[in-house]
Amino acid sequence: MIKLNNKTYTCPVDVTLSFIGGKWKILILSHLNIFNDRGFSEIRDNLPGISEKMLVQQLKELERDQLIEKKVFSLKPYRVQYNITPTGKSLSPLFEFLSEYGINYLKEHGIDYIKDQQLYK
Amino acid sequence: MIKLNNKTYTCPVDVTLSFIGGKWKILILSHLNIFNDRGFSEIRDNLPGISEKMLVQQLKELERDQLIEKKVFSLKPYRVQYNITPTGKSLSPLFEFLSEYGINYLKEHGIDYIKDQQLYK
DNA sequence: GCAATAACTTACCAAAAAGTAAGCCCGGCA
DNA sequence: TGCCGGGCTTACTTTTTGGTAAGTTATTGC
Repeated sequence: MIKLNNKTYTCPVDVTLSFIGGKWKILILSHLNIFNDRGFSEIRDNLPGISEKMLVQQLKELERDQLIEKKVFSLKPYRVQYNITPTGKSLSPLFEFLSEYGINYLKEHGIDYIKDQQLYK
Repeated sequence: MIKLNNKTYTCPVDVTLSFIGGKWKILILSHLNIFNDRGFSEIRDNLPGISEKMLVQQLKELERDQLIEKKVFSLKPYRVQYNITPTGKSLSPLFEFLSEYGINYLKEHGIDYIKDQQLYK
C-alpha cells in the first residue's frame, strides 16, 4: 500500500490512474495534445455528450494535477485558453496506445475508423 | 460516435477503456500477466482491499471480454485456475507504461517504490 | 434593445459502481 | 465431529459519478 496526500493506493498503476481516471480526462488530454490555446467551448464542442458541469470539473482536476494549464487572457469579457503541459504531454504514448488498440478492435469487428479523425463531433 | 453491441462510444479510446475500465481490472490483468494458473483466493490475497463480490464480477467481465480465461480443473471440490489470454497479454505495454509513470511520479514525491514488487500485500 | 456567445456556477436528482456482511457447498484434516 | 479453506452467491446499503436545467456576468452583433 502506498500513502500519498492522505490517500492510499494499491500500486503505482493505481497512482497513475488517479490522474487520468474518469471517462473524459483522456479525451480532453488527447484533444489538447493536438490543439493549442483552446477555449472552453472549443473543447466542449469536440466532446459530444459532455455536460458543461462535467467539463468544468474535469478541467479543474487536470489543472490541479498539472496536466493542463489555463491562461486567462481577458477578464472583461472573461476569456481563457487551455493548453497541455509537458507533464500531460508525457502521457501521450498512453493515449496513442489506447487509441490504436481501440481502432484495431473496431477493425476486427468490421468497423473502419479513420485514424486521424481528431475532432469527435 | 461509434456504435457497437448496442452501446455508443465517443472514440476508439473509449472502446478500449470499456474493457479495462474499473479500478481493479488493470490490477488483475497485471497480476495474471506475471503469474500463471492462479486460483481465486491467490488473486484476492494480492489485491488488498478488494471484496470477493467485486473480484468475481471483474473476473467474469474479463473472461467475457476474453482477456483472461478460467479453467475448472476439479469439480468436487470446486477448484479453478485463471490465466491471461494472448489478447490480454497484448495490453501489457499499457500496464508497463502506467506502472512506470506511477513509479516515476512517486519518486518525484520522495517515495521509493521497488520496481519488481509483484505482490501487493 | 434583444439575442447570442463565452465561461462558468448552482441545485437537485438518477444511475452506476462499490462496499458490507452473511450464507452455501464441498472436501480435507485433527 | 467440527472447523477451515476454496470459490463463490445473495441481499442490502452507501458512495461516487454523472445528468438536467436554470442562472450569472459581460461583450458582440443585428
